[in-house]
Parts: sequence; structure tokens; C-alpha cells
Amino acid sequence: MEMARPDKLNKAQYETLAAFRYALRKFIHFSETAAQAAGITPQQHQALLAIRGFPGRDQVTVSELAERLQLRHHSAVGLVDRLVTEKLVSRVPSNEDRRQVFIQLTSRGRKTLENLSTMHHKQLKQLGPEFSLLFERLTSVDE
Amino acid sequence: MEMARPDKLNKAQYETLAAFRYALRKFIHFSETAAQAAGITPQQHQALLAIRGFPGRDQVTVSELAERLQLRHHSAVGLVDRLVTEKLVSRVPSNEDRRQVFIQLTSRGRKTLENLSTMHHKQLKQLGPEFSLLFERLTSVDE
DNA sequence: TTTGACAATATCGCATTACGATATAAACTA
DNA sequence: TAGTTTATATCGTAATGCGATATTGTCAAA
Repeated sequence: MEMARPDKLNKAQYETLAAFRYALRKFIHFSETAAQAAGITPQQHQALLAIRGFPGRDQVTVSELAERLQLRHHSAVGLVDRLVTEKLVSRVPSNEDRRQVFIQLTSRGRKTLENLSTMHHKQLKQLGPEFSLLFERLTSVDE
Repeated sequence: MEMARPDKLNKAQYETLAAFRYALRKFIHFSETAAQAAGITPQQHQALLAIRGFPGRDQVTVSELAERLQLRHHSAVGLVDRLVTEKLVSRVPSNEDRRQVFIQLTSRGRKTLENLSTMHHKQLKQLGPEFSLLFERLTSVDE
């Protein structure tokens, strides 16, 4: 018989929040293991996906990449450097605005990403219901 | 007019995967910023939540914490060390099995977590629909 | 055309996190 | 008692990302 305290979370809500994090960490752990098994780092994997999966385009500028990965600009530059060293992406200067540089996947980058994305797609299909359930619980008004 | 290639992802699917990661990184970025504003590190925050939100209990052993955070045992030990230093948790030896040590939140830990969890709860309520939509797209059969 | 803004790059040092490898001690169990 | 489990500890290593700061090249507007 708990009092209705609007701002205070109850045990069940803490459990739901924790369960969400647990599911998240399991997914991330899966993802990091998969990336490393594919011979790249987790961040490199996410960068490849951000480029290939950019809405309406298959190439992005460094600024766009930084935003999609929620990184500072110069952190994104460093990440791209490492990707170029690994021949996973290439830099292509823009013609319209010559300050900009487009980042594109190399064929090696595309293959590596395709492999990983297929695995992730399957995994997320499995996890979907679990996450949906957790969101429902979080959103439920009667608690 | 794309051929039905069972194992090959199309652009839309890459975009959905990338959108999911983007949403995830935005949430994580929010969470990390919030934790740091509360004066603790993101990992400390997640540890606090894992303890407080452990199913059916408000204390956990180091092994349990490691599993919930998907960490190696000795990495969890280090994390607990830092939490103890910050007076966010305390170690309480178990009576039943004296090899075990229970980790409990201190009152400071509880307050810090409550503050953060309230914010996260609200944020996740907002993000719920977006994530659900993305999962629906991932699961959609007709692509 | 000059001035100011923007995009990318670069360097430095720093902090955090987590790992593998390895070891020890204490406590439990068969 | 022997073997296993739990927690702790140490060492070196790696990846990531930040702030601060600076430079270069390019664009756009006054």
C-alpha cells in the first residue's frame, strides 16, 4: 500500500529501468564482440553503419558523422583517420563545397559492414519484443 | 526493382539500423551528460541502478553486478572500489556465505540515483514510441 | 575585396573504462 | 582433504573521447 508520490520511483520502476539497461548492455556486448570478431573496433563498426545508413545518401561529411555518432568534430576526425588507415573508408573531396570531404565505404568496408549488419538485424529482430515490453512498462500509467 | 536477395540488406534496412543506433547514442549521450552533471561517472550510475533495480532485492554480490553490467568479475571489483571511495555504496559481508559481499547503496547513493532515475524515466517515456517504431520497421516482413 | 564564419585537420595531455594474465586468501562442498 | 567458488589485488595494455588550441582552405556577405 504505497502512497501516490508522483516524483518518487517505486521498486518496480527501478527494476524496469534496470532491466532496460541490462537488455541494452547485453545488446552492446553482443555488438562489440561481433565487431571484434570481424576484425574492427566497435566504434569503427558504428561509423561504417552511420555512413552506409545515412538517410538518402551513402556518403557523409565529417560533421554529419560527428552528429550521428554524437561525437565532437575532432573526435570524428580521429575515427575517420583510423578507418582510412584500415582501408575501410576513403575521403572524397566535395565538388560543390571544397571545404567539405565526403567519407565513403571502400569495398572492404562494405563487406565488413554487410556481414555485421546481417547479424545485428537478426539479433534486433529477436530483441524487439523484449524492448517493446520494457517500454510499455515504463509508459504504463498505473504505477 | 530490387531482386529478392534473402541475405542482403537494402538501403532502407541500413537506414533503419543506423537510425536505431542514432537513437541509442542520443539516449546514451543524454544519460552520460546527466550522470556527469550529478557528479558521478556514467558507469557508476549504471552500477547504482543495477543494484537498486536488481529483481527482488536491493543488494547484490560482485558476481551478480558483473553479470548485470556484462563485465568481467575483476572489472566489477574495480568499479565497486571507486563507488566505495565516493561513498555511494558500502560493502556488507554476507552471513550465509562469508565469501560473498553484498553491495548496498548509501543514502548518498540513493539520492543521487533517485535524481538521475527520475530524469531517465521521463526521457525513456518520450523515446519509447520512437524505439518501438524502429523495431517495427526492423521486424517488418515485407522488405 | 575584405571580413567573418565554417569545415576539416592537427597536436597535446588527460581521464575513464575495461581487458588479459596472473595470483592470493578465505570459505564452502563433495 | 581436495577441489571449487568468491572476492580481491596488481600489472601492463588498449580504445575511446574530451578540452584546449591552432592552422589551412573555402565560402559568403557586407
